[in-house]
Amino acid sequence: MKPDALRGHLDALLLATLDGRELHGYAIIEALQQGSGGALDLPTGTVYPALRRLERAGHVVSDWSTVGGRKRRTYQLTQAGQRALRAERSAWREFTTVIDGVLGGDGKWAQT
Amino acid sequence: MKPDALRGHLDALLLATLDGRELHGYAIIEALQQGSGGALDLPTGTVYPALRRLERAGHVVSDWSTVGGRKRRTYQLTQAGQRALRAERSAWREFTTVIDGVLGGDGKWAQT
DNA sequence: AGCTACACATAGCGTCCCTACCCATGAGCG
DNA sequence: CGCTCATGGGTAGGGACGCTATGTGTAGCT
Repeated sequence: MKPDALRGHLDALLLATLDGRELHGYAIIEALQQGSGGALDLPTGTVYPALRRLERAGHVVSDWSTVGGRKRRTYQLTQAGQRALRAERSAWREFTTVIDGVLGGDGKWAQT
Repeated sequence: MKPDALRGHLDALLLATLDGRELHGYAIIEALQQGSGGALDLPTGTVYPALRRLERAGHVVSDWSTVGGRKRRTYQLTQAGQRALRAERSAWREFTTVIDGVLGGDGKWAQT
């Protein structure tokens, strides 16, 4: 899968990963790896800036904690973040519906 | 739908629109509008450069024709373009499967 | 002492779509 | 005739955003 395909959908992935639990950045990356069956292997340079964007946008808040001498920044969704997640999910559904339709939802090419 | 969501999937849309027929740029835009139920309204500044990219990549070829005194550039898929289209469709399926899995398309999250 | 895993972070780059324009022709209208 | 609109193609410049590469520091193992 070409990595650029994620453009515009990364926020949704991060919000969904944080839905119902709090995780630190590193754990988010691992959760996405597992949740995607290994298909998503996001580099830290992608995830950390994205989390800061989400924090700036008010969709997540972070808390520092120290575990085993290592500092972790743990993120959790805000109310606005949950709203954003719902919006992202709905936008995703609409998006896939539209693209599926154009790519041939009507069976015009279905069996080649 | 936020327009940026298309990023990385525009080529697939254009190739799919040209699948089995030849169209000129303007007609492609209209075909996408109709094929998407009005959801996709791509500006010419998006479509024309994209078509030139596809031509440079060898996925489409263009022919000039004159209809009613107006010059049209008509595009059609090449063999490589059809191959690319198949690849795009398969990449799209994989992509949606992965994202759906994370976003919880299967009801895993459905009722929180 | 050196290496690996954990954990966070920034800088710079390239891609790619968008906004905003520009050009040309033909038809309809005043 | 001159204006505007629809049709049709095109470029320029910018901004958003994910990626690559790199840097920092701790802990634990050998």
